[in-house]
Amino acid sequence: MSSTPRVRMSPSSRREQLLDLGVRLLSTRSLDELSIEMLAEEAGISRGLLYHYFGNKHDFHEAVVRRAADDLIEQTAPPVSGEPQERLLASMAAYLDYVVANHEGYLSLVKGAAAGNPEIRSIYDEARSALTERLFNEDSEGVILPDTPTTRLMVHAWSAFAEDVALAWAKQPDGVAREEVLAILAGSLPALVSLVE
Amino acid sequence: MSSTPRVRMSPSSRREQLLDLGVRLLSTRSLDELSIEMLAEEAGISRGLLYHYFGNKHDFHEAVVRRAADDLIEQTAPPVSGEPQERLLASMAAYLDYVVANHEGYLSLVKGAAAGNPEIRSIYDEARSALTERLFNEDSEGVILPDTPTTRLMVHAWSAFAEDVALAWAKQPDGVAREEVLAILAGSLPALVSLVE
DNA sequence: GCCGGATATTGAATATCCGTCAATAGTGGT
DNA sequence: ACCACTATTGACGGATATTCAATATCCGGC
Repeated sequence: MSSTPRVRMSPSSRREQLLDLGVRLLSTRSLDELSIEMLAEEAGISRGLLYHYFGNKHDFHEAVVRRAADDLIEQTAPPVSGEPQERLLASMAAYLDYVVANHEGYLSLVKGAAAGNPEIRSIYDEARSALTERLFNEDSEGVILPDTPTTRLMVHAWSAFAEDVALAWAKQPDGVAREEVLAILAGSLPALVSLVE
Repeated sequence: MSSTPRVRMSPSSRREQLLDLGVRLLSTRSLDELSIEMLAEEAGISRGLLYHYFGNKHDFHEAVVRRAADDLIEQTAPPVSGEPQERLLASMAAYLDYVVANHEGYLSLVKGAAAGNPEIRSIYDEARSALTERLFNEDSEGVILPDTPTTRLMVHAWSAFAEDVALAWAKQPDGVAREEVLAILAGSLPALVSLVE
């Protein structure tokens, strides 16, 4: 067909392009609907080039998910100093903003992780715990929660709750104000933890 | 090899066998790792027969997920009459028991839904809302919650919370007593809703 | 018992996608 | 303008999805 002559790019920007495209496509398709063929076609390259950059389909998927996870961690980890409650609120605000602004990328992360592959799932888990780990009293920092099996269980489940809230609101903001969502996100953790203390 | 001569079954029981097998296999594999070839081999039939019963791979996946969802709805919907709080507790107890006993099947449902396909995802969503829908004051029944966008958002996210709690505890019950888990499951909803009332 | 039609089941043929590799063509330096 | 380096291609081989005409099995009537 109208095959563009051939575009030669630097490895880094080519890699960047492919990862970006993968994240974008993964938000509207499921993992197994995202074929190498379609990706190559969409990127305007041959299939072979994709295998040059990423060993195989699975490795490419893993790279895409890691990409989305890194974006999330980077953009939502403001090491706010201040009162624990304020830091939690600021953290959730950054999280909510990210999910709203980067809806597609976050869906890629969630959907990719869902595909069940252990390695990919662990990327997702680590990204999510990066958002909550500082809530425990590891060193001297923001002392909020005791580190017990029960609170671990609660906090992990709470992050599932927060994710659902953020995703649902990002998709359908009608009828609920942003302030209300923030109040839910920041208030839910103390409310839940107080159940078992 | 030792190909069994050929077994002829009634359509309904054959269908049943294939769906059961699909649900079982899906608990150890992810969706795209569950090939038609393996399924046919495991069931002792030809690939062609699978296409006779389910049009294609995707439709088969959909049927398997729907199967798992129906199991869940059926086994956890005891129309308990009594106080709202008691009904909620009984409901969550049934839910927790189901997840623990039917760990594999429930994982099939979650993982299947995770694969991202819209139709399959909606099956999962409907199953989950079937567990919570009776909490709203639709007719005269268990009047607990007002039906507003905010509470809808909260309840939906709460079911994600409950799912995470149940799955995590089913996988790793160490350190947390069953009673405690039940208290969390049943107590979390009122605690969350009180945030916005 | 045994035939004969209905249909559950098969197996081979085709299409589509993954993954490989030697050949090709931009690009930057001299 | 050439050359070396390497990003990129296109054609090939294998695996898996999907189709369909042919076959084997069951069940009712005689």
